[in-house]
Parts: sequence; structure tokens; C-alpha cells
Amino acid sequence: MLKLAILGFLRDHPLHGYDLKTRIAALTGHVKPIADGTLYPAIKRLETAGLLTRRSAPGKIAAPRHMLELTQDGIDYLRKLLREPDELSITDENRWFTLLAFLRHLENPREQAIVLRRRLAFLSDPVSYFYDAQGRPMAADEFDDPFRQGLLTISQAANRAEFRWLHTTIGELERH
Amino acid sequence: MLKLAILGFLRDHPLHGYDLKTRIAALTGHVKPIADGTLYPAIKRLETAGLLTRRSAPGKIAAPRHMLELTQDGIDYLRKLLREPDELSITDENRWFTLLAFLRHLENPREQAIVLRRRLAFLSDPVSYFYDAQGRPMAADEFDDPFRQGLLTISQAANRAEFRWLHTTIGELERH
DNA sequence: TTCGTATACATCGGCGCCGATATACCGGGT
DNA sequence: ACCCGGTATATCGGCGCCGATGTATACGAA
Repeated sequence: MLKLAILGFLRDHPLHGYDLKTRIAALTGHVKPIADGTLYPAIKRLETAGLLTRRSAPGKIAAPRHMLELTQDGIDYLRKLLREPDELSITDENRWFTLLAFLRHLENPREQAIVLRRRLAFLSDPVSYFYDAQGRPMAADEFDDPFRQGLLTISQAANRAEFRWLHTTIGELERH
Repeated sequence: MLKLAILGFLRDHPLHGYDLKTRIAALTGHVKPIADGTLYPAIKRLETAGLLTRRSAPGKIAAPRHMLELTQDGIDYLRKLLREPDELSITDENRWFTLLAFLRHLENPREQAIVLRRRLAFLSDPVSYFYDAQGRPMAADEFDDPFRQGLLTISQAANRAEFRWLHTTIGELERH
């Protein structure tokens, strides 16, 4: 979610819109810039909600910048988003990765319990990618076409990596 | 994209809305159901555009089903989507994975050249996840917090798996 | 000189997604 | 007898995202 990314980046230090734009673009891994028509309205919404303030600053190269800074309400709201992400849908990869990126802002390890929920989701969610003509889920090696095999291979690699990471991280959290 | 998933599934055999719903939910890996208010309007749009037709069928358990079937226009349009995905943004993981899932519908290996574009994107896109306070991109081992390290670990695992797969798949395609 | 590109912000229309809500039937449990 | 959960479809309001467009400045290359 955009809101989370904006607040998360601003938590570190004040930034102007254009700077936020490039950082958010890089957040998903491959660089996919978010549209101006997405970012600036989002900033305005957060400002209207009183979560951030702006201060004009001379532009280093071009137009004047608006330096954005979190208010105390913004800091509190970010903490809330990280602790109790609006819902359920931990199954949304983008949201989860964004959350991971800023989870460090919760200093107390006990507040980072969200990773436990994530592991739970991994254990209970059946991860199946396709069904055959009769509606039965298909196993990995049943696929005849290389593209679905590839899809499965890539996803499984990511899942394995994440599960391993969850395991060690939770272990370390519990040691405190 | 929803449109692509609907057309892709229907390419195999006719399905009713509810069935599509469960298949699409599983498509993303973890099961995240798409909302009724998303699916049914999407079906109606495709129907209005003449890409699919519906036939009423008695519901096996409850309400009557509407079996959905691609028209010739629908088949043609799916082929077009697979060959020339609206644009550029191969960087959108969801779209790319959905495309992969149905790329088999292009029988001619020469039409599957989209994977070359994907590899190109991998080679040219700098994949960097975070910047420091001065705006410089940070390397993996510079991260102090375990969450950003995890994010990087997971993403890199997926990237490596995909790149390896791209390499072997392209090799095999070129042998034809 | 002029053009392209990067910086920097803003607005607007369209449209797709989602949650809420409604209807209706069936089977199984209490 | 009753309710709950799963099957099955549909509509609607809200809102967020995106592409297009506009404005303005600075720098380097053609």
C-alpha cells in the first residue's frame, strides 16, 4: 500500500515528493515508477488527514520542493499500520513486502508478532497454482508446458526462501 | 490482470463465474479470493465487448449457473494480449506471472518471444531495494535490520530462480 | 540555438477494484 | 426445527490508481 510506503520512508527523515517517488519505485524490486497522479494525491490525502506537514524549500535543480515531514499523528498511525495491518490479506505479496520493509520501526520485538501470523498463513494456506479439467488441483510435475512449470518453480523458490527466513527470524525473536 | 486470467482459463474449457473465482484466487499462489464485485462486472464487460457468451445451466448444488465460453473474438483477443501485453511494465510481477500461466496458448514458439523481453528487463533493470539517508543505493549486507535483509533474501531467491529458468527456457526455444 | 532529458509539482477524467448488501438454494449438524 | 456454511449470481457507492496533460527550470548534447 502506498500510504504505508510514504509514511515508512518519511519516518526516517523528511523527503520531498520526487524523492519519495524514486524510492517507492525501487521498493518493489524492479524499478516501476509510480505515476505522479498516484503519488501527489496520496500525499495530499495524508496531509489533509493531518499525518504529515509540508515546508517549502528551494529546489536544488529545478522547481521548489515541498519537504514532507511526519506529524506525531503520522508516527502513531504508521505504528498502527505496522502492528495491525488493516486486515487479513497477508496473502497480498506487495503489501507484505512493504510491511517487511518498515517493520524495523517497531522497536519492541513483541510488537513484531506479525511474522508469526505470516508463518501461520504459510502453514495453513494451500498453495496450489492450477486445476485440471475436472477441477482437481494439479501437482508440479503434472504440467506439460514449460511456462506453468516455470511459474511454479519461481514461486516455490520464493516460498522456500521466505519460509526459511521466517523460521530463523522467529527463532531469534523468541530468544529475547 | 483480471481480463487476462478470465480469458486464459476459459480458453481451456467453458466455466461458470464461481468456478472462475476459485481458480483465479489460487492463481496468485496463496489463496486470496477476488471479490464478487470485481469478478462479475469484469465478466459483464467482456461479454459486452463480445469476447464471451453465456449459456444458462442448471446449478448442480444451488442457483443456476451461467456457463461462460469464449467467442472467436475472445480467442483472438487473448492471443493478442499474450503476444503484445498492453505495454512495457513487465516489472509488474502479478501481470507477468499471469501471462506466464497462459503463454502455452500461443502454440508457435516464435510467438513466445516475450520471454526474451523479460530477460532483457532483468539484465537492464537495476534491482535495488533501498537507499540510505544520502540517496545512495544500499548493498545487501549494509542492512542492519533483519526485516530488510529478509526482504532482500526472498526477492533475490525469486530473481535467481526466474533468471535460471529464463536461461534454460530460452535455450530450448532457440533450439527449434 | 534548440532539443531532449531530468527535476519538480499539480489536476482531471476514466475506470477498475473492493466491501457491503441482497437474493436464493442446499446439506448437515444440534 | 433451526441455523450455519457453501454454492451461485448481481448491484452499487466509494475511492484509489493511472494516463494524459500542463507548467516551470536547469543542464548538456547536437
